[in-house]
Amino acid sequence: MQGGRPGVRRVRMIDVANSLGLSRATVSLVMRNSPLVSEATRNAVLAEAERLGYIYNQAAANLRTQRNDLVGLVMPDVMNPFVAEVSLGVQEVLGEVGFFVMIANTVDRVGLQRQILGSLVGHRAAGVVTIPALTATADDFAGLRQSGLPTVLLLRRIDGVDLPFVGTDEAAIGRLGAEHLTAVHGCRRVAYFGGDPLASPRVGRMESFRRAVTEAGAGWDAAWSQPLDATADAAYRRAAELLEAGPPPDGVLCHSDNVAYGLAKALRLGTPEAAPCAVLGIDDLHQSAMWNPSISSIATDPVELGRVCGRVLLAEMGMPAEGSRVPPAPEMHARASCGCHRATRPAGRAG
Amino acid sequence: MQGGRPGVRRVRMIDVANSLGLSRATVSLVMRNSPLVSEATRNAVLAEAERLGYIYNQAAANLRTQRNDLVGLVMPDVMNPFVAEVSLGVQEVLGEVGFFVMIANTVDRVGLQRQILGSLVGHRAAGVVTIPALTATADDFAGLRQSGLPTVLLLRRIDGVDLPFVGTDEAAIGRLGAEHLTAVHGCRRVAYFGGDPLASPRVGRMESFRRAVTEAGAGWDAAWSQPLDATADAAYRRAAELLEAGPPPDGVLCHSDNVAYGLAKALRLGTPEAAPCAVLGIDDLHQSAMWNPSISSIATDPVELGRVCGRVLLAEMGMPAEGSRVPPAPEMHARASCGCHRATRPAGRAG
DNA sequence: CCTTCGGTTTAGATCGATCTAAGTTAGCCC
DNA sequence: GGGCTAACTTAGATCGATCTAAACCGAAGG
Repeated sequence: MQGGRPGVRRVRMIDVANSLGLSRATVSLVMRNSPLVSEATRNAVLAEAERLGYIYNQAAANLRTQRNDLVGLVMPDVMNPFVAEVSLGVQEVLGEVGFFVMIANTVDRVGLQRQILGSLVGHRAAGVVTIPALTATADDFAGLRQSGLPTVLLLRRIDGVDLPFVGTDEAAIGRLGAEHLTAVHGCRRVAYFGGDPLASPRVGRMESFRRAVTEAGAGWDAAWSQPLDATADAAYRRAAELLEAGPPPDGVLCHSDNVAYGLAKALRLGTPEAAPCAVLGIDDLHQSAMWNPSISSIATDPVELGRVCGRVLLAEMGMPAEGSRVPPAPEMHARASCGCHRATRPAGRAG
Repeated sequence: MQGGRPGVRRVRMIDVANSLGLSRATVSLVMRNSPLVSEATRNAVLAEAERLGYIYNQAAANLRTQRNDLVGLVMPDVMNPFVAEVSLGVQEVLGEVGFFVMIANTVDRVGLQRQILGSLVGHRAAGVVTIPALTATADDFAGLRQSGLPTVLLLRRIDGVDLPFVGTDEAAIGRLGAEHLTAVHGCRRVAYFGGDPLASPRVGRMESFRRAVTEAGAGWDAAWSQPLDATADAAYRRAAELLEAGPPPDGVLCHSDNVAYGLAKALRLGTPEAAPCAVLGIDDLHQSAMWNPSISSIATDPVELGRVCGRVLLAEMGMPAEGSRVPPAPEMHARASCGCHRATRPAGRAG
């Protein structure tokens, strides 16, 4: 709630108009590229505006027109490469039709999220795409709902909030992972490793994974399937701890590639060559192919996911939106960490 | 340039006022928590506002007060974890004094950057922090300069633009890298690997690195020091290519950790055990410690860098800013990739 | 009883744009 | 010359708030 420049008086439309003996309305028409003004006037106005250093005040225009071109993308973690890439898709679709997408970072704190959403409502933004903070509840979205601000929930569901939702196909991810581990690698005992218990994707994925894996006759390792922060570091420490206690399951679906990185490091640390463990990540970050061993991962095209999200928001705003509104299907990208490809020269297999 | 809700008529301050037989001014005072209104009126107003579903219009207020709480953080790549973390620091410092920081993504395209900066000026933002797009020139900032919008340049310098600048200490980074490779590891032939030729940090780092390394009596490998996209993939391909042609230098300072990842993968691929190569990254991303081999890296605390940047912007806006306005000094974080620590069990040394 | 005073409240102008409906031209045709 | 049209241009209200300066009001003071 600060700002504003000191110094010389700002120049307004009326200054340009007076300076030319025209009315504000005419200058306004020029600024908006209306075909109603003659070429001569248009040029004169543009030249004079330039000369006076006039800067169009979009904020004032927005107030009058009751319109806004700002769309807020509210997310808990800009550092997560997956969501960062999703933002590209959102921006692509919305930018195309003239919206201005800006990202606000909640750092996964509900208080901050609340404040940001409130600010967006107060500024009369055109729309909001949000990945809710982990501990968010329906209450946190009550204000949003009431304000009528077009909103799309991304990636994380919230109980009791019936806003449109766009996310990855968790059931398919679980099934893909299960099938790959059991059918391709013949795993006999598996786990779902990592992920915050509050994260809605975890629930869906783990459930379908566990069902599919059980149907395939594999055992479930409950100890390895406890929830956990979705960071590489937390995964590393937990895995190291569990490895002390005994051999790992022979197949693990990790909550994210980040988690897989931590697990891969722990496995490298001390697993006897005799107990190989097939590791699968989720998200397929760019780096996963660079990793040693390269990380097998279940990918959902993040940019396309973002585009879908953008289109759903457009629809929500009552605008035409061409293209699919169904999130892309996940795909298995098999590499070395599950044992599909040999690891590169000097290092051994994944586990 | 769209948006606006359909449905019932919006409720304004005057509606709340009329409904209570008060004036707009009084309601306005309540909304701004002025001590001028009596407790009784305040409560009545708040209750009535709640009842009518009134939502304060910050945009209208901003127009009248000529103030704004929006600060734009304009960056070329939200997916880069280093800059993402810098944004945390900026947000921390500015959020503390009531500013609302939002991030806009230029995807390193000057056209888009121009458009975004223009939009920020047009919306009368309170200030801007920007990491210029790679190909940006002074022209791209002419409008910004003229508008008087308080601006800070982050990480990348632009010739001919005298806006305040905050960035890492490139000379120190070059020196640290040189010293580590020559004095600690006794490297005899080194290179600076990767980085776009247009990126201003590359120039500063490489220059000081080369000077220090030459003074220490080590040779310079020009072929390995050619510029290159700062991605892991580009680094991998280039390194693989160069390795075909002959042995690598025995010490390499990489433009970033991402570049180091690519190089590490290439080295794993085919280096004969006989030709070890010490690899150093820059930025020390969180993942670098997880890598195999763990990546040695020269770190500048990104969050603190962001804080410094926020403080410089505050000063630029004529506001008090407590705390340092000098970027933190870089530090060497030695791990396995340069040979400082043994790599973890199964794999061999870095190269 | 009138004045003064501090605590509240308010009318009217204002921020910088857009919109509506009406006004001004010039040109053309009969 | 008058009427009509097409092409521009404009005055005044408006968006939803804040600001200034003045008004109101009950109590205390003279």
